[in-house]
Amino acid sequence: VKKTREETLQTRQRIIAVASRDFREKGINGVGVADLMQSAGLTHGGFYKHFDSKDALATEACDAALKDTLSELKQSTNQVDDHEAMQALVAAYLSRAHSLHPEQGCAIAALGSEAIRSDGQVKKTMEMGVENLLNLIHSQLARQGVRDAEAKAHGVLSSLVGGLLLSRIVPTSIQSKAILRDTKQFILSKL
Amino acid sequence: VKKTREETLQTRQRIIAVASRDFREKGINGVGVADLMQSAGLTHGGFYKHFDSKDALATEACDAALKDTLSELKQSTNQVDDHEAMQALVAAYLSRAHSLHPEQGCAIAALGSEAIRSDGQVKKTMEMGVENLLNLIHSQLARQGVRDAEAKAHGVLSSLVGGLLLSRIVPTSIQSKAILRDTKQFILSKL
DNA sequence: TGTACATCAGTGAACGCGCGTTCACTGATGTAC
DNA sequence: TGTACATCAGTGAACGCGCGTTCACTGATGTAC
Repeated sequence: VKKTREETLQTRQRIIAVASRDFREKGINGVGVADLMQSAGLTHGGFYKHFDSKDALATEACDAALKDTLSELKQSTNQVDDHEAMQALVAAYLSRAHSLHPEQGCAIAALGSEAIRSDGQVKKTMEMGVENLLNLIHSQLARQGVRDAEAKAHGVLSSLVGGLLLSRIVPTSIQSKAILRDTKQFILSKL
Repeated sequence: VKKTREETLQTRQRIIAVASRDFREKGINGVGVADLMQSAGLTHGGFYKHFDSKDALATEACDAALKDTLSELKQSTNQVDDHEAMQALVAAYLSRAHSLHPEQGCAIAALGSEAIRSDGQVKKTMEMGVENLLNLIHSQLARQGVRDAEAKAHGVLSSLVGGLLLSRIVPTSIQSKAILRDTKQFILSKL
């Protein structure tokens, strides 16, 4: 059943969107091609009409996820004055919503340890994601006149990623919220 | 070929040691029972004489890994004066060696995102590991007279885990070292 | 514009492989007398 | 202490299942005239 060129493109985008969400939620190894295709309203056989392999999809899905996160963080800084921008970014990243919804959040926190081991395009994509986030934070700090902005950006991103990860590991919501709150405060103190 | 009680115990410990290392290196999903048994010098069939399931082993392996890390960090603080203890702990955690050797390092950084999704004993073990590390950092900060030691401990551990993770993702050793150095500096400047 | 043919998105069965787990068996250890 | 039996760590084949991938087929779309 051949489809319109536009329909085909939409289907492809739909698969990527589903994968981007499900991979972050359950890990790349935790979701099968058949699962993804079913979630996208298709059968598994057609998968390879859109992607060369599961790994190729994983690459695109990670890329999409990282770009989403980057643009959301950018947006959070654009809505406030420069001197509040970093505060807004940190609050957005270390929000309770972000902690509760890995499937919509930062791929570095959701797939970081998996990405370290993967050895191909997925790894490269993650590297680029880290670099882009560092650049965003760096330029934002520089704009606010923070000294040693590049070095500080390293510290900020480390704290963000680690804080989000820990807030998801810890068993109670009390502890989770405390980690988010305290890590936010930690980052923003004496920037 | 039945073995001595002592030999049996040693074999069991050997399997845990191998698993603890290999799981951290390749992820729990990335290593098979047969692989582990071979690394331990055995055939796969005997595995279930020692453990109920792969998951049961994963739990013990994570527990062992976390305890190792905790005691190593404790040791790093014991070798210096109180006022240098936190600096020593941070330097030990964010060392180049730790970044290069996940298989011997902190299980939270190595298996964090996998642990968040696992739903049984492994998750519980990781929770306990986080709590123990937080307690260590907290008590150390308190001993040094740092104010809001518990809140600061949250920030410190977030930065440690995130910094280590990022240092492993980034592609060049230059960038990796920069992240380690800057995150160390970032943490210590906030205390 | 209409027609005939080639293309190709999607289907569903099937393949091949790896992995966690089970099982019958072996033979040295531990135990009961 | 010595002997007979039960236990059980370890072996290697086998099972069952899931998963990534392939393939023959379908029928609507796109294209060439």
